[in-house]
Amino acid sequence: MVTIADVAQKAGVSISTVSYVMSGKRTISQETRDRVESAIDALGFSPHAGARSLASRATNVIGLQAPLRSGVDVHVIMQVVTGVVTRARTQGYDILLLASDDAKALQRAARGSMVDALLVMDVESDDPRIATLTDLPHPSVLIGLPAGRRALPCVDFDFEAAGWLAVDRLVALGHRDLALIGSPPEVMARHTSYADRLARGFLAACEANDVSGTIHPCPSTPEAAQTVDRVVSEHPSATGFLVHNEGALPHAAARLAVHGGDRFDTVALCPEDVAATVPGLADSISVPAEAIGAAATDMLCEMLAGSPRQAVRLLPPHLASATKP
Amino acid sequence: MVTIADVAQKAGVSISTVSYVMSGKRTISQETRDRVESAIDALGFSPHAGARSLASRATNVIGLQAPLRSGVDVHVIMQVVTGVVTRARTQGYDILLLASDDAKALQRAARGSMVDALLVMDVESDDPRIATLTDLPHPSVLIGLPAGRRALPCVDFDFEAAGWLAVDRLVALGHRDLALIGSPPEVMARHTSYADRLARGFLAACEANDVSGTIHPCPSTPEAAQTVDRVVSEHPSATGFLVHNEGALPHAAARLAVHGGDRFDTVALCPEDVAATVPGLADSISVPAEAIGAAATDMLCEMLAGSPRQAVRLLPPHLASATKP
DNA sequence: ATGAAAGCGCTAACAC
DNA sequence: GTGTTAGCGCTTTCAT
Repeated sequence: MVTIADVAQKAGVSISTVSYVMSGKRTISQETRDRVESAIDALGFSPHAGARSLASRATNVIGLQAPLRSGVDVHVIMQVVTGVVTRARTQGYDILLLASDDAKALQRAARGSMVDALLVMDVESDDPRIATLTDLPHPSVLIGLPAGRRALPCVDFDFEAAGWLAVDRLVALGHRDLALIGSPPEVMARHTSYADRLARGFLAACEANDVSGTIHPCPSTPEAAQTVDRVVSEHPSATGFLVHNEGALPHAAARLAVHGGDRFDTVALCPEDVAATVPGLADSISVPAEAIGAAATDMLCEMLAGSPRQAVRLLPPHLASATKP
Repeated sequence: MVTIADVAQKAGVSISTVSYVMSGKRTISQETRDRVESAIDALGFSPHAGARSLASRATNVIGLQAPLRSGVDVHVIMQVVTGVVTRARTQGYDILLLASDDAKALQRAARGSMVDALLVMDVESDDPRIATLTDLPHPSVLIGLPAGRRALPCVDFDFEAAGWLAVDRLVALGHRDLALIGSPPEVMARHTSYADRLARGFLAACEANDVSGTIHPCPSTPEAAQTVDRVVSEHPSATGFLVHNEGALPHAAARLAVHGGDRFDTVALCPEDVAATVPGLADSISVPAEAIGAAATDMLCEMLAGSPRQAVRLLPPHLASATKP
């Protein structure tokens, strides 16, 4: 193993000089800096992460708790993780992927000085992890927006605005009776934050536009087709549809095309590349999952750099390309 | 911060005793062990990971390089990662998610003693990372099976056997003319290991069963339907289909149902839960993605524990439930 | 502009 | 069965 002492010897300087060349925390003559840098390259030296964290009390690692098992919205999760990992690296941080989704895992990582900060996805309103994070001296950011007392900084997509945007778009296309094909029943029943926020925006926008709107939970499986059948038969006047359910989307879209042909328009709420694989959409509103991960990471890095903390950041929705022929 | 010295003082023992209680590397009287353990709980002590790795030259972290951006087979990747993370934790390891897919990232993690070992997904035959890994003193395992000289231990699904199994099953259902709807053209053209292995097994099994079989690259998009149209028109006698393409699967299966109705049978090769979302399959052969991740992790942990290294491990295919009504 | 040296918190000899 | 202590490789005062 190559140590800082090897580098110092090879460059003919002291250990501390090598350290300062790396950190830039004190002025070094150009000549010395050059010698040290070439010694570093020549030896292929990388400072020992453990030694560094022991001495400096910083790990340059961010702990990430992502819902790996969730069957729902795999694409979204993957993209958020990608955004986090990529942005973290550009800021000089690595990502430790936490195995379990519980508060214990957060404590273990934090107390053991494995991480400088924590990023947590999929937090629910009364989640015990919130209290744990609040008690920890480490900065943390939630990806998502739990309802209730907001004790921690959050980054999420603005689902409420997305509801408005979808309604505005469908109304502009001439529809007066709209239906939201949404998350699976169990998610709706839990009053998951994003489902609720989307519903709120959707209904408010319907009212503001003076059109009618209904909301329908939908399984993320081929049974989505049956849900569509039911919605269509119970609401024969509905012609504008918003689908927010990655698993159900292909089945729902296909079924809506069968029922409505050109009379129907469907807007999907999902990552752009998921929408691209579904034919016949009027438009899609893209969930910028990778950007969310990046934004959360940025916020965390700013906190680590000592900025005053910003409470909530919601990324706005945008209409993306349509796939309708 | 709570240190081992705090624990030692509170328990009225020496620092080393605390250390030995944690590691179990020497016999401790039950009474002392109890006192130490309650001091640990009472103080909420977790040993400083950096200090530990500095002193013991082991991090208890495994570096994982996963193809996060790949649009293809997100479910498979997520499941493999889940398998890795979960199994690693049960073995006492944490996972550092490497940001870039290049050899430099591996070197950085290894040289900086951030990890004890490396797990790399999606390696190609002439991948420069293979040489890097070989040169490193750290143990490593590939998830996948690059063609060519096999310098490193590998864990993968037995795609060749899956080809045989699919053919046997379709032949048993009475089909004499089979078609494999496979990976996207660019993947096929690269002669990606798994696509080649599946093709080899498929063709060999067709020959052994004395039935005819053809192979067709297919985009992972709704255009899969056009591919199916073309295959059906060019091979009117084909009635048994094997689909290996997560993105194309729903579209291909639907289209095959339109063309062939009950005359056709379709076997999908994908994770079990993906197959469950597609109606009308004769059977599916499940890609045990989570098990692959777990197996690779086990192999790595065995190497870390000093076992002689095992070169290649291929998990066998199994028929899973059908969704055909 | 550079060096010397005191820790950071832990493990693992080496004592007894 | 338990204690003492010399490092592990680095950062960061304190000197010069």
